[in-house]
Amino acid sequence: MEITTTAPILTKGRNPVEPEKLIRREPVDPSAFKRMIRQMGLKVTQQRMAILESLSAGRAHVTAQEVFEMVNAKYPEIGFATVYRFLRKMAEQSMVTEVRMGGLPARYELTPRRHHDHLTCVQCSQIVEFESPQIETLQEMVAKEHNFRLTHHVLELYGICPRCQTE
Amino acid sequence: MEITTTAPILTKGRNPVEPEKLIRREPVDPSAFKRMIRQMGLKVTQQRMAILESLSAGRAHVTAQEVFEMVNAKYPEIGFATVYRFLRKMAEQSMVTEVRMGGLPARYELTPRRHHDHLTCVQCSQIVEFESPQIETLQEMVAKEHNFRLTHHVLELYGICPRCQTE
DNA sequence: GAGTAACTGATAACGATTGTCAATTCAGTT
DNA sequence: AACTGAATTGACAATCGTTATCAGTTACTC
Repeated sequence: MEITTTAPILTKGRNPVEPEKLIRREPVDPSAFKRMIRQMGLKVTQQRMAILESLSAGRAHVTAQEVFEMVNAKYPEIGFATVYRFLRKMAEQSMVTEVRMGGLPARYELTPRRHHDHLTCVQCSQIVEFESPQIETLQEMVAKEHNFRLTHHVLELYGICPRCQTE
Repeated sequence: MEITTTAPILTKGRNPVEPEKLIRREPVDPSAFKRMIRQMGLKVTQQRMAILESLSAGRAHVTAQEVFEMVNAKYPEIGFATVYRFLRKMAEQSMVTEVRMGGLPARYELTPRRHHDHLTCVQCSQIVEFESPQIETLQEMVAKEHNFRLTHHVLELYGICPRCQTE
């Protein structure tokens, strides 16, 4: 593979922004990405840097395909297998969080500092994040009751968002 | 329907069996199945009767493939497309409940009278059912806060079961 | 019992994801 | 800076679970 030809890999442009789901993560400098990758015990490659770049710049809850397209727009030489592989590796190490809704393709987000769950509109797919420490606590209690050691959980609420209700 | 002579294509599924998750549903007589099917606005066919029969006799949380294999053992003429189609139709009408864990094949159970969620062992796949009205209530509150009209939810807890912890 | 729409089985097609493998690149070592 | 082994890559094939297609069959209304 070759990413030779042009300029530094990190040409700092801006990415198209979705109307409502705005960028909401703090800017991350390249050395932070490198640290992340090394922390996972992996080699720092240009493709992985590019993937992290796109992932952190774009909106949250993207599919692997969407990540691939973002990356591919900037670096057409990068193949989708690389994107899938890296996402999987990161998911294994909890560097990204995988959210699966029904039979739809998995969506990923860089694991947020604060844990949260999702409230999804079944009509327009809008995703609202929420936190409920009370629910978390109850979950722990349920696990304890059955003598399970809890590793993680999936809580997805589905409904109709305010806007879709009026239509 | 015609009894063909050719052997059916059996794509052998090899999912781990839950040793302790035994039959736990009350016996259902055929006329009840017929009623169920008619209630969905569908025609009563031998295949659908066979599928319901297997579904209610076997253990809970089975994959479509497993349902197919159960049905197929008794009625080799029934194709898997029929099983998938009927399961989907029943899921649409909430006659069966679909549970998806990670990227694994969907698992089905006849919709239980009482709503419950699942606690799954990440090592041996054992599934424990639990109810938590308190969590349900909190979910309603979260939805209300965001002005969503809740349609359903997915709550899956993952952990390590007591037995796997000792190993 | 006839008519018709619903249903069926076989098979092809599908989309998401994973495996394969030769070629390339990274990251330590001279 | 060049050397080297192992990790990584891109292209593509393969696999998975699931769905669509379609000609032939069946259940239900009259």
